[in-house]
This record gives sequence, structure tokens and C-alpha cells, in this order.
Amino acid sequence: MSKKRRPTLQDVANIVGVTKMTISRYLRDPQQVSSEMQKKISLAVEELGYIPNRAPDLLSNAKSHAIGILVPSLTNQVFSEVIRGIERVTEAAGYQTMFAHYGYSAELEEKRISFLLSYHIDGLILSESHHTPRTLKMIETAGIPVIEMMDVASPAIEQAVGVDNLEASYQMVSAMIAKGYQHIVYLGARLDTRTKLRQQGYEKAMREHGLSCKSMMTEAASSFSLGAELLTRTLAAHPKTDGLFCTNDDLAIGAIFEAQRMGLKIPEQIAVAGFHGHDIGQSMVPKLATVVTPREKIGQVTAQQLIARLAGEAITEAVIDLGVEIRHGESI
Amino acid sequence: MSKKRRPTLQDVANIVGVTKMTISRYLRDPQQVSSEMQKKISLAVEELGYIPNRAPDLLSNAKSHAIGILVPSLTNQVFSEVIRGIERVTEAAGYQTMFAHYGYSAELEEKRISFLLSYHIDGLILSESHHTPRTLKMIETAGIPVIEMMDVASPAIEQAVGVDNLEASYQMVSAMIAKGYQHIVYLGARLDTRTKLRQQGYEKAMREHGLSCKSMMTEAASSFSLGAELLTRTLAAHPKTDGLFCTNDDLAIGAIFEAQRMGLKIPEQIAVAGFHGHDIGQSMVPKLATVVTPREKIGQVTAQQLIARLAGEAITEAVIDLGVEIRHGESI
DNA sequence: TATTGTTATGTTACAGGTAACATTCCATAG
DNA sequence: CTATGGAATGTTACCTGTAACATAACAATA
Repeated sequence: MSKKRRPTLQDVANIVGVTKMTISRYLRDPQQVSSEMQKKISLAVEELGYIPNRAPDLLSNAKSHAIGILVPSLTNQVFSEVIRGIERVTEAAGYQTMFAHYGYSAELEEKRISFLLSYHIDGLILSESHHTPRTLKMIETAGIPVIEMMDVASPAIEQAVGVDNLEASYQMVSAMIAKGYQHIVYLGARLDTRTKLRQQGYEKAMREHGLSCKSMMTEAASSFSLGAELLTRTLAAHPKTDGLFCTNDDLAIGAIFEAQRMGLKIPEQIAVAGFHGHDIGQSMVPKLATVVTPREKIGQVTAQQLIARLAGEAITEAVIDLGVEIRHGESI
Repeated sequence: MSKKRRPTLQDVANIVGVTKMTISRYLRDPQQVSSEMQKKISLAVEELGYIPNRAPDLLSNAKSHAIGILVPSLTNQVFSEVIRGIERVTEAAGYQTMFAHYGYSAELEEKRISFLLSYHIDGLILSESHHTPRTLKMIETAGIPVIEMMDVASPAIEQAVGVDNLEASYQMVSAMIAKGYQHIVYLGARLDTRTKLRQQGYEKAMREHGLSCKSMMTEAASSFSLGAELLTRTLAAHPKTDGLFCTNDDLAIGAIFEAQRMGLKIPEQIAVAGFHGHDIGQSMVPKLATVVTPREKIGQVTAQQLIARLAGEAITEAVIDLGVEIRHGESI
């Protein structure tokens, strides 16, 4: 009994009694072979359960029609929505996607990019503008189009699509100040690039109004329970706190739940604002004040730009800022 | 000016003045070449920014050390946690992961599997036990180990790791009935296999106590706002409802928020239970009653089993049931 | 009938890393 | 001084699909 081997085009060809070239043609476009041949090949392919093999293609430097997508985290709802936007476009354009995530670490990002490039992706989408030198070198060497998503402040490579996190935060905190809150504290977790930008936006608004900046930060990953914990710590450290600007909705919602447990009235005793505008913020009581980011649209526009460039078009806009919406909700 | 080309081992070899075989050895295990050669090659590799190329490897039927992972949805928090569990194990074992998602469609699953197999993955993890005939054929032909995650009721291939969704739901609904709720309605969305199993568990418990079954279902994807909507529709259709068993936490939480808006007391006027035990359920007020599934552990055990089989071990347990915990919380 | 075109299929060469085997060179033992 | 062994490096063949070119067979036209 011979060991089973993955069937090749040659195996199909042997059954049909033609060369593998004919099978190859059939698989790419059945019209290219005669109609009786189509039937015969179709049967043989089904019989063997032939599985396409990309290896030879990759080897001969053909286009892979695959694009690589790097996100910091899969657990983060934000990126699942961005990915949905990307795929809506890539799917329609006949491109396949290969994801990887790097846990907010530039070193891991480097590894993942190397992995994706080793599979000859045609284009690459990143979620960060900070990379290791080796990453930059690899990308240059690979010579494929690259787009950085999410923030537009300081693109490191060729093109960026996203929002201005600093400016958006500045606007939200300004709105809170305009409503009369004076002792606003910034809640941050997982100190990545965008978290820092949001903190800067917070500080800009506070300073502009002569208010003092206070932050409660941790390197732990965001979660609802972390938001609860940060509220407790904030009130212990700064009892006069009357507002929270949180780096994302999860922290904000966790803080609101904890405030409810403590019997604090929102927003009368403490105002809370988040970042992103997830569905849950609109369902909960009170409705969450938040900076609504166009997550799915970021994905769509990024994918459209990348595909245009894969089709040979030049970059027309190196930076595409899709803007945010300040939603007041009921919590400020 | 010549068009840039991705550097090959030969290019590195030319710079160093040896054959590419020496470079190949260095890259896989630097110890295999002399120490002065190590330095020279290292420099040349950096200079060119050499990127590994998996194509030749794939072509010669080498192990890819990559495993494919198929999940129905990336938006679904459940699967990000399962993936985290998988990666904790694969990362340590030196395996790389390639994800894909198929939007709960068996046809799309087939496409994705074909895609992953075309890249010569060594093993495959699925999240479903229902597949197209062609999928089954492909998997058989590929001859690689496959594990089905999530539910253990009716594995279709070789091995399954997960929980018993029907039994778990039966237990939760029984617990609700034991507390005195009589008019419990089942809330379901996106009618996939597991949702149906949970409904069956609900029905088994209700029938056993001579209570009548009522369901409020939709094919839309789960969300918090959908939970709110389903509650409204449920109360309109069945005014006497005093309990909800929801197919997941999102629906349950959305329903609770809506009940709060309506001024309904939980659990006095209406009890609500969810499924999975996400972090948010423990933070919110009231704490959510839920069936806690060992999501990360499912991932870990699945990966461990797969890697053991890749190492040549035989299947010792075709079905691994990791069990659930019934958490009463404050909402029933 | 000779010519041209068209459709269907065949032939050849190639992509880049690595397993398996071969060679070279030098140190040490006999 | 030769023989032996081992470390370092070289040589060859191979994996599979497809672009590019070649050929065959037959229909349509001059």
C-alpha cells in the first residue's frame, strides 16, 4: 500500500490522458479547453479531490493576489471592524487576505511581516506608524505597496489612512470642559502610540483652559474590569475628580458600572467619555459619550487605496484623514 | 537602472563568495558554518535585507510548520479568546498560525480551507462540525490532522474539543426554573449549529418541567442593540415573560439595558441569563448570570492535541469535553 | 487547391531553497 | 610519514504549475 500523496496536476492529467498543461488551463478558465474535455477533467478533479498548490506560483514570482494585514490585537473589537471593512473591498476585488497580530510589539510586528512576506503577499496593511529599522528595510526590499492605518499624525512609510487621535481627543475634552467639568482625569491602558496621542490631546485641551492634568495609567490590556479598577484608584488619588476621559469605550464603560455600584450619579457627580463608539455604548444606560471613529470605513478606504496601487496607480493622497464624530450621549 | 528584485540566497552567496548552500545552513543554524563565515554572512544578509522565501520549501513537500485556524467570525469575542489559547501553545511549540474566517457559511468555509491547504499547512483547526462534502473530501485528501473545536456533540471528522452546548443550556435553564421562573423565553440570533443546540437544551429543560417553549429568533448577527430589540419584541408577543435565556452574553446584556430603560427590575420582574461569561458580565450592574465556557482552554487543549498529532502521536481521546460552569450572578 | 486563421493541445524551461551525497583540508594518531 | 576522522563547504537533483512558444488539425476563404 503506497503512502498517500497530495494529488498533482500530473495525476489528474494521467487519468484524463492529456498533459498537465491542459488541466492547468481548465482550472484557470474552463473555456480554454473543449467542452468534452471539460467534462472529463471535471470528473477527474472531483475523483482525486485535487487541491490547488500555490507553491510553484510563488516560486515563479507570480502575483499571489494575497494581501497581508497586521493588527495589534484580535481581541480588540476595533480591529475586527476595520478588518470587516477591508474584506468587504478585497473580497469584491478578488484578493485574499492573510492576517497576523503582534500584540502591540514592534519586534513581533517585524516577525509577522517577515512571515507574511515569505509567502509573497502583494501588498501590506499595517496598524501602526512605529516600526523597527529592520521592518523598514524589509518593506523597502520587498518593494510592495504598504499602507498604515488608524492614525494620520506621523506616517512612517508611504501612505496613511485613519483619524487624528490627538485632535479628536482634544475636541472631546474641550466639549467636557465647555460643560463645566474642571477636574477631568485621563484613563489609559496598554501604552501604545494611539493611547499616548489621546493623552496629548487631553493635555492640550486642559492646558489651554488652565486646568491641571492628571492621568491614571496602566500597561495592562484594556477591559471592563480594568475600567472599574482605574476609577477606584482615581477617586482614591484625586477625590475631587468630576470627569473621566478614557482612551477607549471599554475603560469608560467599566468605570461607569463601578460608579453605579458606588451610587455615583452620571453625569451629575462624574462625567465619563470614551473613544470609538462601539454598539454597546448606545445601548447602555446612560448612553456613553464617545469619540466615534469610522472603523469600518478606515478599512474600506485602506483596502481601496491599496488595490488601486496594486493596479499600478500612483499615490494621490499620502494622508487620508477620515474624521471623527463627537457624540455627547448621556454620560457627560 | 535595473528593476529591483527580491534578493535570493544566491545574491547573498555572491557577496560572501560561497555557494548558497552555505548561506542556507547559516540561516537555519548559524553553528553549522565557521565563525568567521557567520560574521561575513550576517553582514551580507543585513546589507541586502534578505527575506526568507517559503515557496521552494512548500514545493518540495517540506513541513511548513504552519497550522490553519478557521473561525466563523473575528468580531465574535469568543473566538479571539479561543485563538489566544491556541497561540499560547503554538507559539511555544514553534508553529505559525494562519487564520481565516467564514461568516458561519459552510460554502465559505470550503473556500477558506482550500486556500489554507494551497499553502501546505501541516494541520487544521475548525470551529464547526458541519461541512460540505467537498470540504470533507479535501481534508481527507490533504491527509493532515484536523480538530473540530467548540461543541463535542457530533464531531464529523476525527477529533473534537469543546463543551456540550445542549447540556450546558439545559443546566442553566433548569437552574432558572428551580428559582421559580415559569415563562422563560429563548433569545437566539444568527442561527448556527451551536445556537440551535442551546435552543434544544432550553427546550429539554422546559419540557421536562411541563413548561411551554417560546423562542424569539432572528438571523441577524448578535449585538447589544439586537438584544434590546429582541426583548421589546418578546414582551409584545409574550407579556407574561418572566425570564430570558439568551444564546450569548451580548443579547443578554442588551436585553438587560433595555429592561433598565423600561424600568423593569432585574431579576424580580424579569430574569436574564447569557452564555459564555465575558468580562463585561462581571462588571455590569447587575452581574450577569451566564454559562461560563472555558474559551481560552478550548484553544489551548486543541492546539496541544494537534501538535501532539503532528509529532506523530495517535489520537487518545476522540472527544474532549472541557465542561462549563453555571454562574448565577445577580440577574436570575 | 493553396492559404490563412482559429482552436485545442503539447513541449520546454524556469522559479529558489534544501536533502543527500561528495569533496576538500587539516589535525591528530599510529 | 601515512592513515583516519571530522569539520566546512560544494554539487546535484528535485519539488509543481505556468508563460511562452510550438504544433496539429481542421474550417473558412481566395
